[in-house]
Amino acid sequence: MPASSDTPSPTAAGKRARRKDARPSELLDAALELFVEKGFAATKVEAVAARAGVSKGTLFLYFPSKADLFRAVVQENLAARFADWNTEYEAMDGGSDSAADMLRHALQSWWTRVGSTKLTGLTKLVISEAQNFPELAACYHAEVVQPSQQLLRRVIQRGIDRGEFRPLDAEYAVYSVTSTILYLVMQKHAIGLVGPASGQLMPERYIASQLDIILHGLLGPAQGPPSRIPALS
Amino acid sequence: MPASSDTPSPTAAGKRARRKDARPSELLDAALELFVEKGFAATKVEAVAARAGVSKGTLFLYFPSKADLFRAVVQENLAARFADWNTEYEAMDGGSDSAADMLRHALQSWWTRVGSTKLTGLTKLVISEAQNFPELAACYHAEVVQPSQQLLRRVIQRGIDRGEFRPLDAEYAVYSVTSTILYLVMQKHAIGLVGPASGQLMPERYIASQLDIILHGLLGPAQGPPSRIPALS
Amino acid sequence: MPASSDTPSPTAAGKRARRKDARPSELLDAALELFVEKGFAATKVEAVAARAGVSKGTLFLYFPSKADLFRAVVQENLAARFADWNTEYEAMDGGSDSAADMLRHALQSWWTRVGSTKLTGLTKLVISEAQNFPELAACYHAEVVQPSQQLLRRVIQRGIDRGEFRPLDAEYAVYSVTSTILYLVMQKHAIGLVGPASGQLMPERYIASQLDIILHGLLGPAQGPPSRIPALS
Amino acid sequence: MPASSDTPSPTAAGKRARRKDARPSELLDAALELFVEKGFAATKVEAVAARAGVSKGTLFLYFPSKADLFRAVVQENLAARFADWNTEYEAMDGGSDSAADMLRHALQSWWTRVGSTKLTGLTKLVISEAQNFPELAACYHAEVVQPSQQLLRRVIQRGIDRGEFRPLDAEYAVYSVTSTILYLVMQKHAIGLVGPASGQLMPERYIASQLDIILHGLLGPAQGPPSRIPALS
DNA sequence: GATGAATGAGGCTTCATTCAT
DNA sequence: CATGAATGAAGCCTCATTCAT
Repeated sequence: MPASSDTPSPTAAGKRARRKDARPSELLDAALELFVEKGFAATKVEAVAARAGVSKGTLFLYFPSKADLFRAVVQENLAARFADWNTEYEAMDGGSDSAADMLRHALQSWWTRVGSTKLTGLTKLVISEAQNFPELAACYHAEVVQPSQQLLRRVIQRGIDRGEFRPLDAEYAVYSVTSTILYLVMQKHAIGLVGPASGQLMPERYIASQLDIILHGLLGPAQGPPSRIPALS
Repeated sequence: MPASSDTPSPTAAGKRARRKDARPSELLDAALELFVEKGFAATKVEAVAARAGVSKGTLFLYFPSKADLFRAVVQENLAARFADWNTEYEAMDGGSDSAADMLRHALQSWWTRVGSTKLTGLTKLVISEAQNFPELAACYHAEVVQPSQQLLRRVIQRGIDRGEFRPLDAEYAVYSVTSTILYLVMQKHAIGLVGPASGQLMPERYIASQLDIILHGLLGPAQGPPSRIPALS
Repeated sequence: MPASSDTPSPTAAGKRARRKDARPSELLDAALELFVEKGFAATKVEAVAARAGVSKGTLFLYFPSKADLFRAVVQENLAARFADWNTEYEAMDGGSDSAADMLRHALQSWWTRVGSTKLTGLTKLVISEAQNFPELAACYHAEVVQPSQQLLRRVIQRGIDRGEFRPLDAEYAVYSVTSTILYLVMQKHAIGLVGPASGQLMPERYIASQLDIILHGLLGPAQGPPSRIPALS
Repeated sequence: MPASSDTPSPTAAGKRARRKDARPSELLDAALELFVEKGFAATKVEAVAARAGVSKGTLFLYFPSKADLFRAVVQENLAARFADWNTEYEAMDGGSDSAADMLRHALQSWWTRVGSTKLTGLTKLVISEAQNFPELAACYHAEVVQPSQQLLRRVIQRGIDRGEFRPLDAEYAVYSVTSTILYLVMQKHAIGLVGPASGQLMPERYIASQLDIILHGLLGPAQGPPSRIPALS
């Protein structure tokens, strides 16, 4: 099988190429971490490069400026989540679960897929730098926040329509979920950094508690105590 | 010898002195606004001085460095709130209201005294810069967050003990209130800046909705519908 | 005369202020020299600042960028020459001298007012950087070159009309003068820098020689030998 | 064993070799153009390589540094002209033409062989970068400028000696020709770049005009109008 | 040889801080 | 005290040069 000839071996030629392909995402990962940790302004491009294991100059081969790196960090991770959200969206909307189960599932799957991962940093980042990068905040809002809220709103409305939930301000009721999520994100990346390890908020317990209260709060008063409310696995 | 000497007229001296005393707080106000608007790093000391109507040099007469100015901004406003919180604290603890009324009152008075004022910026600020100023975050946590949470926790516990509230995770139930507040703060200073004026969150309606859900969520299932839940004035 | 009171003495308050007023032109002078010596790219802003006796940062108090400094250097000196040119223009146009005398006077006064001064650097500069700063080249052309050429063209045309000069290509004849000037400028700032001090071009002799040839070249063949041709000073 | 080995086919090898030999001059051509267009500092080696159709790294196989590339550009083109100049030199010196014809011929042949070609860029380049590359300027002066001027000087002197030309400053009279050439070069590469296409200097007409004036200026007053002065074409 | 990814010294620019007036 | 001109350390970014493939 003398297939190999004067063409450089794929492995040899490839090592550099593979590095090259990997570089952008290595840099984006490093950048996400540092931007989340220190904020945009306090993060030095040299530190991002160092964390990605390359030199300052290399970063500029892939991103024309620090601000563009920042934008790429957001957009890249946005794209990554987008697919997930759509999947989730359809899975949930089409199901035949009760509205309560759907909300419970929404929060729990958010925790599994996002809340417990590094991706929460993205949310914190976008919020922290919203003033300095309004386009990104707008983009994030349009592509992540709005769709999610619409979905939740529909679920809640359906719950009301079916009589599962009390008649209430469906439009604003979503903020129960939204604020629950935001608090957890900020806890993880900002608030929770103060204080001793003891007394740290336990995410699962937090989510269980919030779900418990929210669902009790939404359910119609006549409703018997829903069997599975306290569960979170 | 009419006004001929080289000492400024008493009136002028007086005006100066009065202004002089006011300088620090004028600077602190200006700094609070700008730090909230743009973040610590993106705020130029010259801009703070300009907004306070003095020159760059003057700022450094009162604050030895930009970081110290930042610390002063936080501590000053912290102190300002401290008195209030203590008052509130006692007023609430000593009353004979129902636990639900106390929670309702807590949120509503937070809105009146803090949420609807410039002071929310402080919270946003401390959270945004928590990584870069951990002492401040710790201080804020110890002096503002912890006491409030303790108070709320006690109220909730009392509600449970009295049978007003369902038996639930009293320690974590406070986060219903905490997250409600945090969301409103971030909405005001970060999230809400994106998108058109329409679709903006209406604070009173938001608070009413959250209170409605939280209180419903906390109340014992047997409990008749509490009379004043939807109200917020 | 107790005119002095609590206002700071003009001398004291003024020293800084006077410096401040002087800074821009000190910097412009330093910049002109260095840009002429080394070109735009090879000149470091720090070197300009140092030659002006200030630090790097100070330069940026007066000029927003290196390119703007460059533009200011050109425009400033352009303005300076503008007045001169207009004066010259009128003095010459209105006179009753022979066309030959006018040309002779034009070249000689150019030498006195510009050629023998640091201002020649401006011409060299504009030409050297014409590609990188086309706006400036255009501006220089419109404000300095065009007017001068128009004036010279008119003088030559008048000489032809009056029969002083041979009938010739009046439009292109001006380049005799233009090229004479350009060569002297480039000699001074570029060509002349090579070679030993001996063998350096002597400006007055050069101008006399060129004038001699040009005027002989323009005068009508019938014309008797003009009396003052060889003179220069 | 037909072409199976890992050595490229002889044809391929030959093509490569031929290309390889051409590389340096392709790079020198590209470099000349770009250095003339943008100046030394503003020219990026990558742009030179790209215009020559090779990669950045390849350029450094042939030239150890950017400055060396620049030197090679000058020296290479210098060498190219050197032969020409010597030919010209002898052809002219030995002839039996009138001095006026020789000057006319000198300028016209300069235009044909140099002025109308890309080689003028070399002159512009050397002058523009004379300060930063004094060795090159010196070299150019010694090898191109000096010989030419000496030749022209001798022609003029002969014209004077023979009574064709007026008695005049033979040493400085050459600058009539020199400045004429320089102006055309700078016009082509710097001055002429400003302004609309209309109003551009027409080289032939320019040369004719200058020759007309110069020769009239040099000829003895008694001399009848030389028959062929206006011709160029 | 040829490539182009990687490097890092160096330049421009910002801005907190100082200090003469 | 107040001012604001001056400073210079520090950060972003460019680009000539190197070197593994």
